[in-house]
This record gives sequence, structure tokens and C-alpha cells, in this order.
Amino acid sequence: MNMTNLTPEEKITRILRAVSSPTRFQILAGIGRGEVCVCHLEALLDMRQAYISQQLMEMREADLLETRRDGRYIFYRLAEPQLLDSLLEIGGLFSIPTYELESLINSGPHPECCCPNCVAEIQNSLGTEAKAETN
Amino acid sequence: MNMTNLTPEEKITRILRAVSSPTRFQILAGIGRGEVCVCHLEALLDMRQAYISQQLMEMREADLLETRRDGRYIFYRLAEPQLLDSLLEIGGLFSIPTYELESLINSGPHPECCCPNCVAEIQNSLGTEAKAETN
DNA sequence: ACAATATATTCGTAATTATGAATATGACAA
DNA sequence: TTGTCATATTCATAATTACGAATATATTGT
Repeated sequence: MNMTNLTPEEKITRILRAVSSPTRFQILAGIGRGEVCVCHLEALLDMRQAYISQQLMEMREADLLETRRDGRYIFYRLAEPQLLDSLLEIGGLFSIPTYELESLINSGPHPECCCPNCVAEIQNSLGTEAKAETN
Repeated sequence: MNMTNLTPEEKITRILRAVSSPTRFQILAGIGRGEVCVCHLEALLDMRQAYISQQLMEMREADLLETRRDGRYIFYRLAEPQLLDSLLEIGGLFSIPTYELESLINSGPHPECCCPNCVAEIQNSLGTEAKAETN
């Protein structure tokens, strides 16, 4: 699909449409400003893996997401993390408290996710925790 | 439809969904930062009246639009005109030139619209034009 | 009261989207 | 090379949405 011959309204609504389903918004927020693997989202959002993959594909086709492969893990990240800020801003215009949306935005590892990112971060915080205890 | 029991993701996507169809985006932009009547949009966008009304209703139900009646005309305006800025911003993030979207945003009267607003403004500019000619 | 005009609503159907079930692929470890 | 795990794809169908045709309503001028 060549996008250069889209009208301006088609271009912008292609983006908007991709985030305008509650499920996809949750997934987008679940990815947050960093990068996460699919199983992370699975644990975080309690959705079936196949379903998450489908929605990720839709957002990827709309150029919202980019991916990086690391072994058998595939990490997703927002192509434009600032999109989250714009969406919070729109929420603000319509009286949606920022903290409500912010609370959906992922940050940090998930205990049930076993991807290298999460495992590393959890080990890390266990370390500092132990170190803190020795004080 | 009581909105207080919606989840945050439902609240925000209710707004996003309402602007995520090319037709509705055109109408929203056609209203612009001021207020216009339905027949204005009819002339501007070359769409059928009934169809425009339907889409206006959808956006009104999503609280995007407000109305004012003046005789047999009903004027629509954005509940939050800043929404346009946020949408342009999102467009910018995804390489949609601002002028492309800006060009869809209505400003000023339409020669084929006979509502009081348009007629007044056109008369007005004819006046200044005539005055300009006398210089 | 009636005609004309601006806008809204209802209804039917075509088109699209959502979403589950099943299965495939690709990478790694043993 | 086989099994396992992470992720992707395909397919079917339920649910929703798009959008035209027809008609209704509200306001104003006559």
C-alpha cells in the first residue's frame, strides 16, 4: 500500500483509526515509551497472544509501531512516542484526568514476563533492594 | 449513555473514534475554529445534507461538537477547538505536512452558503473591496 | 394555514471490523 | 533433529459501521 496518493484526511485518519479502539489503545499504552515483547503485553493486559499479535500488526501497518528482534523475542516500540503526549493532551481537552490515562502507560518490567528486558530489570531491582537492606 | 462508568481507554477512544473517519475529519475541519451551518458544509464538501447531518450527530454524541440555533439555521462549532491543534500535531509526528491538513480547515464564508454568517461576511468584504477600489 | 427551506431521523443493506479457533513460522536448546 | 517457546497468519463469523433513500420536524415568510 503506497501512501503517497492518500488524501490528507486519509493520511491522518489512518493514524487515528489505528488507536481508536479500546483494545488497541490499551496495547499502545502497554508498550509505553519504551519497548516490550508480546508476552509482556499478554501478562500485562490478560489478552490472548494471537489477538495481541493481530492488533500489533494493524498498528504496525499504520506505521505507529516499529519492531526489533532479539532471539525469539520481538520487541515493539512506538515509532513516535510523543504520540502518547498528544493523546493525553486530547484527553485533557475532554476532561479525562491525565492520571487515568497515564496509569495505562507501561513502565518497568512485569513479573510474569520472562523476556531479557524484564528479567534484567527485575534482577537489577532485587540487587538494589538487597543492597538497601544491608544499610 | 452515562459516561462516568467508562474505562479510561473507552473514554479516550470514544473521542478518537469520532474523528477517525475521513468523512468526519473533513466535516470537523470544515467547521474549523468558528461556527458553520449544515448548508455551509454541504456547499464546502459537496456531500448530501442527510449524510452530513448523520455524521454531525455522531460527533455531537461524542461531545466533540456543540450547536446554536438561529432561526432555521443551526450552527455547529467544536466543543474544544484546540482539538484541531492536537490533531495537526499528531499529523506532524507522522510526516503529514501541516499545510495539507490546515488547508482542510475552514475559515471564512462560502459563496454558495446563504446563512446569515456567510452573507454578512461576504457583504462586508464586498464593502471593503469597493472602498479599496476608490483608493 | 400553507409553502419553502434548513436540518434531523429512520430504515435497510452493503461494507468493514472485531475477535475467536486453529495453525504456521522461526529461533533456540538439548 | 526434535521439542519448545515466542510470535504470526489464516479463516470463519458475529458485531458494527457506512451510507443511500425516503421521510419527518422545525422555523420562517406569505
